[in-house]
Amino acid sequence: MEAELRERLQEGRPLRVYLGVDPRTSDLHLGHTVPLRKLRQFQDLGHETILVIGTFTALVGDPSDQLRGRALMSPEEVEANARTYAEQAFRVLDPQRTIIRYNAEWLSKLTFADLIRLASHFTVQQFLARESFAERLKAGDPIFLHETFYPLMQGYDAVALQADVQIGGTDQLFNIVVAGRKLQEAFGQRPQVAILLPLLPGTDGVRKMSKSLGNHIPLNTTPEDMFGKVMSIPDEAMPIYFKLLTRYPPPRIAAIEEGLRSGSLHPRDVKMELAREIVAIFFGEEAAERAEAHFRIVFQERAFPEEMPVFSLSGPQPLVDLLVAAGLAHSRSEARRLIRQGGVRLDGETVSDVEAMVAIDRPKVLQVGRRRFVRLVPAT
RNA sequence: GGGCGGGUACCCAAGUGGCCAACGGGGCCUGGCUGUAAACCAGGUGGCGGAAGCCUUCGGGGGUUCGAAUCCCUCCCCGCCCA
Repeated sequence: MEAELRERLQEGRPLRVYLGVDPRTSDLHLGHTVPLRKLRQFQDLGHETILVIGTFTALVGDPSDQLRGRALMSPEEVEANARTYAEQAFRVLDPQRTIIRYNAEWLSKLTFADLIRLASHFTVQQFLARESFAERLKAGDPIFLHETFYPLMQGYDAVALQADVQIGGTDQLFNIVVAGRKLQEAFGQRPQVAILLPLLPGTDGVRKMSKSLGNHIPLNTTPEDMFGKVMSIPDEAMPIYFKLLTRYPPPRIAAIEEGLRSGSLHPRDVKMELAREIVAIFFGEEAAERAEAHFRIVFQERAFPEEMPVFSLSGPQPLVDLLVAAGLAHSRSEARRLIRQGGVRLDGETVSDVEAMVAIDRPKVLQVGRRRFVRLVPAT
């Protein structure tokens, strides 16, 4: 594959490189930025770069990493997501040099006969051999027929675009290599080169970052939150985060790894450097500095952050009600639980009385757990 | 279309007339330890209530019973086997 890429690069023309994205999410996270930044590199080198928004494929949902089928999505939902997706992707890509295409453009025009022709290039066994399907088969979970269309559709994207290169995660091996290359050949095209990038693990350090697993670090958040979330990854995940997310050259990353191994670098300091670098990439140096300062204050010194939501309190109120009103507890029952467990503090003092009343004559800080704060101010 | 098995809280999963707001595990939350973490330890995890207690929940609807997640009828959904 590497040789094929070199060969094409030597042809001295801009290559047509594309990345397909799934608009079933509109909330991008750090995991999405890995292939996006690879695409950006091609942009910067002057190649023709296309971001394909899978408005049509999203109707089905990629079964690659699914242990269960996904519900079909409505066209309205898909369209709304597609818009915000592109918007967020431009935090990484250069809008001037990005061609956006929606695969409904060509996929929605295929006829049943076309579909039959596409499907004739694949065997059922090829699909069943895939891990995601094999496991479901073994577990007796449903595998819907339409899920097998997904690779066909994605493969046809490559045909429609006459792509030279397709970028994707390693979980896209089947879709890009098996389906895409094969179909291109069937249509008399030179098969595309696949660039498969390792998947970024989530904050648990193990499973692939994904919103539905709840281990993601969203792009649309505050610098402070991003910093804190990066700090919460396990130590073992640091090397891959450096490799996939930072601007550091490989030798510098190798030096850090060595430092961690030999103990000459403290894992905490390394992680803070990592967090700062990542936040700087998406928010700039200044914001990264602020985020780091915030982290030091709140988590290392256990002091109050400078900024926090403000809640204006009129007259004495039961603490339980206040916690709910201020959004620190979902229900009064939960508020009571938190108080009993010693998780509620007013100006740093733990409040253990479930029936406590709160009245203030000056601003005070109401805190739940380690990291959730609200500034109470007297209503005027 | 037929036979069998199944649908329980965020997920997995026990329960098969009262002792069930429902065992256990995961996740999540709080506290401890710590480098914010991971690992580990303790507690919590439907709602209302200060509490006693009350209310809603076990695929949907209807019924039997003093009483149902548990029994009956019916509908919907899933898996396996057969056609």
